[in-house]
Amino acid sequence: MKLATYNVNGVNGRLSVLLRWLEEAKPDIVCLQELKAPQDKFPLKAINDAGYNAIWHGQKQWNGVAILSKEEIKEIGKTLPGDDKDLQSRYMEVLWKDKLVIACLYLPNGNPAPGPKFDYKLEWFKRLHQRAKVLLTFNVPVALVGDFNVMPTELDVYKPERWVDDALFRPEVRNAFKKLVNQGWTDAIRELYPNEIIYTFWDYFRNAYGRNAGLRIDHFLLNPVLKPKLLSGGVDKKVRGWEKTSDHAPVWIEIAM
DNA sequence: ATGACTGGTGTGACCAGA
Repeated sequence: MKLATYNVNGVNGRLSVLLRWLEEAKPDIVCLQELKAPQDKFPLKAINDAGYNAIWHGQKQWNGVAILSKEEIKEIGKTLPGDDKDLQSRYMEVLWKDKLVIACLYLPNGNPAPGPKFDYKLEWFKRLHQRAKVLLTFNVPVALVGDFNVMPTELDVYKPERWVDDALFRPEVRNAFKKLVNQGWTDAIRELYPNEIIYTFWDYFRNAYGRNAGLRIDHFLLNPVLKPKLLSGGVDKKVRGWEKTSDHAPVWIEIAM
């Protein structure tokens, strides 16, 4: 089974790229982030015609997450528990074929730091820690999937020294990611490639993709039940080179189930 | 050090992204 994540940066503006990639990569499940579309503007017909069911949580203008699946998915929830006043669409959970729990998340960017946006990011992280701890009590495979907006280590940044004060790389954020992983999660791509430089995002500015000036911020965290089922994974880097593309590339893993 | 792109909104330059 192939599970993928893709920050599309606008699901409608990106529809032709998304459909082309779905056709080529044939993932079984896809977690999408940054739909940038309200709930009623999700392109459901085109997604259905491509052979996928979908559950999504839209929002006007910004954010928005979705999970696409060739097979049956059931909604568990569409919000990250812990703050009823948080109305940003950044989180959802589904159950796939009654045997795999998938959380699709879009962690806040947090810039500029310090400031209220950075505080929101750290608060969101705390709530994710709490929810992840609950998910670890489930005796079934669980995956936390999406755009974490965190480069976990220096290996995940083209020039670490330029990012030390950035909300995606500040010590508080790297520590929050490490604390989450230390609950008992496995960073699947890093598990498969312990020492390789792997990026999932390249800025639109400064020919970042051409220079391979990238970041690794899209991740799969696997619980201990799912970890032994991990077979392979990678980044569909070429998609970042397509016309009208997102600034992220799709990332995927193969799981034995 | 700075700015450069891009999508969405809405029809002006903004906001936000990372």
